[in-house]
Amino acid sequence: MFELDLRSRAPIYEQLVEKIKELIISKVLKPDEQLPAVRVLAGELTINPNTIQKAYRELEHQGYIYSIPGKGSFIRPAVPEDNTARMQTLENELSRILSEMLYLGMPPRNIITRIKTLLPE
Amino acid sequence: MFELDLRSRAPIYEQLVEKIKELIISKVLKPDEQLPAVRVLAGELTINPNTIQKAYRELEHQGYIYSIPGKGSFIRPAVPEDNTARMQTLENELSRILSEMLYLGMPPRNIITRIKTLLPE
DNA sequence: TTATCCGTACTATTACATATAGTACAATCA
DNA sequence: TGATTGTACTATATGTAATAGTACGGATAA
Repeated sequence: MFELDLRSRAPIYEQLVEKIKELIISKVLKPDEQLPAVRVLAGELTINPNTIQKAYRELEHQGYIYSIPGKGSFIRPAVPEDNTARMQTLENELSRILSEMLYLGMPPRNIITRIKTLLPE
Repeated sequence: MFELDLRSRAPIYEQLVEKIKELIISKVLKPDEQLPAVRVLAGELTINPNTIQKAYRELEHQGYIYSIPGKGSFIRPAVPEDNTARMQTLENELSRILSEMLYLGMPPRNIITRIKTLLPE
């Protein structure tokens, strides 16, 4: 279900958080769908259950999943309540990326064109 | 000259790399301009010279500055030669950010409009 | 030449985050 | 009940970050 790069400098739990977020955002994982149990996923990926739990805890804290003891962990249907802070962070990252693309010599028109291919409609 | 967040989870040398890159990209630091000596900057920021050197080494490796023993460290005038790898990384980050903005409910037209305000012309 | 400043390269040490291993407990459900 | 779930906790090993200190060669001005 997930692929990890154990040689990466990025922590395993952080890679897991990003991977799962991508699957939620791209709607591969659907609302209220159950995630693998921490012990199961740990077995599949041959890593420690504590590492999985740390990733799930982080995802729950960020509002992407919810966990119920005795039942399991599930995709949170609704978007996290307060988006403003997260959206501001994204805009800052976006600004930084665009600045660097310009610095590296990519023409503004090409940037716009490239972005439109990444958006619907 | 620089501001650091010692309480941040991000390593000091990494914060330094990002700060200086921003100053280069935004052209606050101009080509061939001399950066503070490792010992001087370490003194100003009250951190260890080794940490500054690690940041400078990374910036040189990424092609943003060049260092000459006995003279100093300077802003590299030209853009790093091979941009393709860096550009690919930026496009991947961009794609991820756009996906998340969409997921959080920002309309595509608003995204385009917002981006155009961040680009020249 | 000498003194000084520059980047650079080491070693050693401390502190912290990551990841693992193991145990335990309460809630859920067949 | 028994099995599975999330959760919490301790302990340990490992790697990275950061510090402290020392040292060397190149560049430059006195």
